[in-house]
Amino acid sequence: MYSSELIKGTLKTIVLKLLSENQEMYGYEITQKVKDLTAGKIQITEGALYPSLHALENEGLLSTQTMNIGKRVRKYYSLTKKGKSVAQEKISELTDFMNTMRFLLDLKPSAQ
Amino acid sequence: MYSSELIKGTLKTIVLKLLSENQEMYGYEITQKVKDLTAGKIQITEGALYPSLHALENEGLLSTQTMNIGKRVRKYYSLTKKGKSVAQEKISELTDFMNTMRFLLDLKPSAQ
DNA sequence: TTGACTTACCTAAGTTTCTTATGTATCATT
DNA sequence: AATGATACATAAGAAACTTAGGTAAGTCAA
Repeated sequence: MYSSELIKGTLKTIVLKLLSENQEMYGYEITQKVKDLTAGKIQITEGALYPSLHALENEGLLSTQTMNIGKRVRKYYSLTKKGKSVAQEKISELTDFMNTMRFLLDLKPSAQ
Repeated sequence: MYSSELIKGTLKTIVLKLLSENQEMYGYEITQKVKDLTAGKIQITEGALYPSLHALENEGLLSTQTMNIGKRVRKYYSLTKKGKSVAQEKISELTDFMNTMRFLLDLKPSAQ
């Protein structure tokens, strides 16, 4: 597990990325998918995810569809048109940021 | 400029990395160095940096040395022994995290 | 010489975003 | 029948910033 500060700020982008590859997903599925894909190194808590999903919906980036599975309810999220475009922006911003950070971290000692 | 959420959580590691390459630096110098190295894409504000430097000092990772430049005072920070070891840990954790994030962001659509 | 900008330190209130804790309920397995 | 997984949700508190402000010295052009 990474220390939690690192993950801060990347959650919404991760969600948007997953939804841009999967058409529709429900909350719990997202937590499991991220856990699987990262071999448990990134674990999204429900306390962080659900409020974040609601915020993305309020911003008009996600739409929801409720499905009944037996007697339980599942809430599927998918990207709106606006969500698709914002997703691409956020993904390239984060990719760019990762490259910048990698550059910083790879610096060699300066001559002094 | 990257949206500020992204930078959250990476500040201390950036500081530790710069100090592990430069022996000693003062606060303002750190802000300028990061700005230069990232072509202005990452700009550390003083409101974020100074409290962070104080925290690192309180944790025993940094030591300070005050220098008089004319009538002004400059506060140089350098890594303690503990700071050097923590710096290496934080740097490799962040590098690892970047690789994991890159993997997530590079995922192709799953077959459905 | 004064006004604007840069250098250089600092703190504090407010915001955002998460963690931690809790609640509810269904379903599967032992 | 109990445990663990599935699946949703909220709310109080913590952490790490942003924004805004304060102080003061040095530099440079008009």
